[in-house]
Amino acid sequence: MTDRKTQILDAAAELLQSRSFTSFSYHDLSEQLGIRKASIHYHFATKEVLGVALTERYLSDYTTSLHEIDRNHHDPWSRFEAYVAMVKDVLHTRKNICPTGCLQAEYNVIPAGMQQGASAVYRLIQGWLTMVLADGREQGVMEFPGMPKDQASLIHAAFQGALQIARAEGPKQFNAILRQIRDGMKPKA
Amino acid sequence: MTDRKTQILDAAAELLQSRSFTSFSYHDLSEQLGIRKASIHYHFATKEVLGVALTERYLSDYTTSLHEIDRNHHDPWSRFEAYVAMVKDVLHTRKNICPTGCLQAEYNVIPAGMQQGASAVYRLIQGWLTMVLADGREQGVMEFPGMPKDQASLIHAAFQGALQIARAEGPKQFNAILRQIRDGMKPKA
DNA sequence: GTCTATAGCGGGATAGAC
DNA sequence: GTCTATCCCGCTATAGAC
Repeated sequence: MTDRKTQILDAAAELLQSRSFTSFSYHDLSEQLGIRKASIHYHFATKEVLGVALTERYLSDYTTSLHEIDRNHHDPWSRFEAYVAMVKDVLHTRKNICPTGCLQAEYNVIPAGMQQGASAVYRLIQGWLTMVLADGREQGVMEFPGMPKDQASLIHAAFQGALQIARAEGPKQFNAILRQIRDGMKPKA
Repeated sequence: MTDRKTQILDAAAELLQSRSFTSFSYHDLSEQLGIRKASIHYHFATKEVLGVALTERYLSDYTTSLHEIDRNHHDPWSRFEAYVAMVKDVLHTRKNICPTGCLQAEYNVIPAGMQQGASAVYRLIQGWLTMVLADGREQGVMEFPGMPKDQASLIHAAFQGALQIARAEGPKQFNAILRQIRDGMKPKA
């Protein structure tokens, strides 16, 4: 029996990633949870408070997940693939897009606290990818031009765009983009 | 003196790409144009009608622009760079994100007609990029793994994500991602 | 902690004068 | 073609009972 705040955040995350922050309401949450709107305001006084809590939880969840990957996988490629599995999960089991994509697409209309949260999540993932890629190149198992941090930005941008495209055009588009990224980094000779 | 419908569509496009479809209102348009909400309803009876007209105009504008590029540039790389210039213009002079990104991010909350329009715009650009890349590889001036259409999807996804990232994290992120794409396709030896 | 009830606002949309 | 005036609805948020 998870506590109410967690249930609300779970439902809000689902709605954010499927509809966008602006487009979901306390009414939607109340329907999904089977409690009244006023009860949700008890836990999160304003939608801004809810939104900021949501971005903070994304940050801590991603922090945990990436540490988990680091603990369970030790070579760069299997770390990369573990991350890919996380992204694919967003796509396949939930038909959603990634949180940073939602938040950046609405960047100019979300509260400042959420903007900062979105930025923190992006930098977390981008920083983690940078280290994986740096290791991969150092070990001679990954190839790419330029600096690892720029390649990390490329990969994040491509996955973020790919999830959005996949929702409109179907999952094959996502897999094609993933394949291009992966094959493009395989050592040539 | 452009006609009113065009002025309204111009303002709506600006608002769509800076705020999102859900987040702009007839009130916003009326302020920007200096006429009343009711007058806008005279030209576009409902927001859905306006939204569909907007996607149709994106489609015809992109069609024109891409034909223009084909007429003025004949080698694959200069066509690619002309397209990049268009994308950069969205970023720099308007601080916006690309239409397909906006529409796909809100895909589940926009009217069906807009979904179809968004899809048509995506397929237009992706198809055009596919031909540029196929030519580039055939002529031996571009290198990439897999099929041209999949590389085109990657490039579109990366640019779409990059514009969103740039709005939140600054334009350097966009340039870094662009450099990775470009350098990654330069022939190796 | 959840409820009913309602305030207050902003959104899309319409009627009818000019 | 544009205006004023207004309607209706859904949204965020609050008050107060249980």
